[in-house]
Amino acid sequence: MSTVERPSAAASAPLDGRELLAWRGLLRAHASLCKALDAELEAAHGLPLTTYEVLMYMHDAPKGKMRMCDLAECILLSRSGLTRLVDRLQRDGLVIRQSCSSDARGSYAVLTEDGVRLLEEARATHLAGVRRLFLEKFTPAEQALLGNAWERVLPGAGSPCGCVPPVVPS
Amino acid sequence: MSTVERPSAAASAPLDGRELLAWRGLLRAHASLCKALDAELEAAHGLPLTTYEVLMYMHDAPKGKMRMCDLAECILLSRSGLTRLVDRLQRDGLVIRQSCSSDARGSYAVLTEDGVRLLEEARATHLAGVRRLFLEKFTPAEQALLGNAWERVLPGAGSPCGCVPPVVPS
DNA sequence: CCGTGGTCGTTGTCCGCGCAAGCACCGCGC
DNA sequence: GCGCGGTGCTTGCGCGGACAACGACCACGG
Repeated sequence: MSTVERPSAAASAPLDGRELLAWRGLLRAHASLCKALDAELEAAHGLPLTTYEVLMYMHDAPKGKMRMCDLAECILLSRSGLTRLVDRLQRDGLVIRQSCSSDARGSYAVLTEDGVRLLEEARATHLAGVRRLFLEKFTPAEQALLGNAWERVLPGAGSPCGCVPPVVPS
Repeated sequence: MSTVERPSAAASAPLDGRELLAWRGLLRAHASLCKALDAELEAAHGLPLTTYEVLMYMHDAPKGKMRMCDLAECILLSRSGLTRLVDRLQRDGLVIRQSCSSDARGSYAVLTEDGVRLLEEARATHLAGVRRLFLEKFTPAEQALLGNAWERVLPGAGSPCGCVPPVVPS
């Protein structure tokens, strides 16, 4: 007791060394990994990381196409941000837009053949990077612990992407 | 053997579920935490997260002042980015610039009284947020494991900030 | 049938950041 | 003393992203 255990005091007390390492480490590790992976991808295929993520989610989606809003949600981008990003991808011939037959408001972004090809090249680079810089530092058991940790932190994002549309495909 | 165990194939094989949770969880947890903490800080004190970080490092530094380049390194920002950020802080009266007596090229950013006051208010909010959204999800032992994990990932950033200048004060 | 509220995608606008270039200055060698 | 490469900070510029506003559209209820 004595000086500790008052909740308000404890809540605003400075972080101790262990807490600091856990928290700042997260920030620094994220920054370091993103920067390194982005640079790798850019150097090897002229592809920024965000672009890669878009292509990847599309490639993993049923017919290589996704609704704009789902895509935005998956890659943690605003809808407007996604609009411009897809503009760039379309300009570069990696995707095309396709209007949605069941909802005239909506659009699909669809991978082109060039998009698929570029993604498949880049995927090897990126996966190797993720493994080399991150996953390889941990045993499978530790990876599972990390995954478990994130589920505690995240609001409800248990699924890798809440956007898998349960809709009927064409 | 059969389809597995070839290193190159393994390196570019898709991530399995455990790996995916560990990796995407990191990305999503970081995004989620930063967004939430930034919103909290902005709502409570009109202070963006990056600004808070600058003020915090300065406050923790010997006389509430830090060299610009050290500061940039600490908060993971380019030097030019820091110049503008400190411009904004100076405009808002939270810091002032002070020329460095021992090196006429250099500048210190120094916390003003307003800056100290605002930081100390914001610090409670921020620390409470970090604890509530992140640290409280883990036991101390788990926090230590996380800290250990980051040290494996980070290149050489063992110290929380490599910028503590061993220089003489005044 | 016609509102009405909500959603999807796009656009205008602003902001923050990185990169490259520039300027002032340090430290060294001559 | 002078020049020379390196460093610290700032500036010009472009990019990528967020927010708010907008038009088109859906779904639902009178």
